[in-house]
Amino acid sequence: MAKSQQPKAIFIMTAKQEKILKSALELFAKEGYKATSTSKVAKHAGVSEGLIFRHFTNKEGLLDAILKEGEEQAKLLFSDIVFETEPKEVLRKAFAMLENLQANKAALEFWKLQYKIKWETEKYGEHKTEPLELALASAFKKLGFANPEQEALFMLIIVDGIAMHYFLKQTFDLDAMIALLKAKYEV
Amino acid sequence: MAKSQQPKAIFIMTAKQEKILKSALELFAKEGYKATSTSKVAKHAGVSEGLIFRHFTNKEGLLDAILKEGEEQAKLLFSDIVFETEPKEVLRKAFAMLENLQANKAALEFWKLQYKIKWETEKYGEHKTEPLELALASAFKKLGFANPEQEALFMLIIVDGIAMHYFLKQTFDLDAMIALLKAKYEV
DNA sequence: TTCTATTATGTGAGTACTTACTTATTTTAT
DNA sequence: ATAAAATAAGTAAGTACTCACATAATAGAA
Repeated sequence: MAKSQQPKAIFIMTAKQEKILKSALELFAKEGYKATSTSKVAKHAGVSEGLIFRHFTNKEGLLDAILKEGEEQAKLLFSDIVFETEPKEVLRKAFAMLENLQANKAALEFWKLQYKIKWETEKYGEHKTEPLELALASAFKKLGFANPEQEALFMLIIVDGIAMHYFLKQTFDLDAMIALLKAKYEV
Repeated sequence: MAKSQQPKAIFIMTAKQEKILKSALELFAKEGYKATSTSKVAKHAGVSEGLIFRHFTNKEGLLDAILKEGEEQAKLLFSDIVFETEPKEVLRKAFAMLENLQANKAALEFWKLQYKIKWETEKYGEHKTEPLELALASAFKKLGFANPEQEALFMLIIVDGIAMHYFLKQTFDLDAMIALLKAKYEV
């Protein structure tokens, strides 16, 4: 097996390498991983197909690079919530995060891909949401909930349900649903 | 285009035809629609590949047949809830439905396929859950909720979130989560 | 019943095309 | 001058689907 060059590739990237990643993210999120061929990615990125394999070893390596890059984004996105100590503020910030996501096209594409990949590969990326879950559990504990860990999990379940409806249902009113959540949790 | 024979095929089915449907459901739910080739389905079902196309015209026709058969199942599953008039009993029956689903392997496979297909094809099958949503809205109205339609949608969102965690997370405790829901809705 | 004509069920070997991936070669940057 | 970036043209295996043919079931006439 050839040695992978991802570790440094994350930091030093050529223009074409970035184009490949961007095209792959867009196409994987739109059509799905399996349904998107490497030749389609190459055409969309305006590069030769061989270059994909030079930079990312194989199709899976391309996906891993996208997922890894997105993980950093997720950490950044959650960091504001995770380090908040005031419990009500944790919830407020979590809901605000959902609201703000709508405007960020790149982030939306990434999260949509996350869900698609989860269903396509059957591996739930628990590690990604774990710090968020802990922060929520801590907040619910401070607020006096009977079973804070379960309440935190329940909140993540709600978020996943909302994401599903948001991404797959054209008519879904995200702001209205967040308003309902705010009322329910009194924040 | 050749005339389709699905309409009557739903009622009169040969043994091999049923085997194809069963294998396809199993493989589509496990590996995904795109990732499952017709040759794999044929091998798994122990029939020639050509027979699939004789009976179901094409791969999409095979999927449609599965989805259509499952729709009948869904109607049957919901009927008990839809015709219930006592609001608390509607919620109780909805939660009971979730609990009972665990034991029904065939139904579980079908619902897992539903979610996979939703993410793969980006079409949310709203029509399937619509009667359930109406029944829930009616129940929430009787219970005096401020916005019963939105509460009903919220409940479906929770169910979808739960389904996602149940199907994709190996460690998910469904019964505990249903218990939490029962407590929250006081049923 | 038995023979026969007809239809429905089923197969196996093919089709053209796409797939992920490789390799030899050229272009570009240092 | 050398190494990295990029390409074009491959490859073998897989894809959905077709088609000529074989087998089984069924119905009507004798």
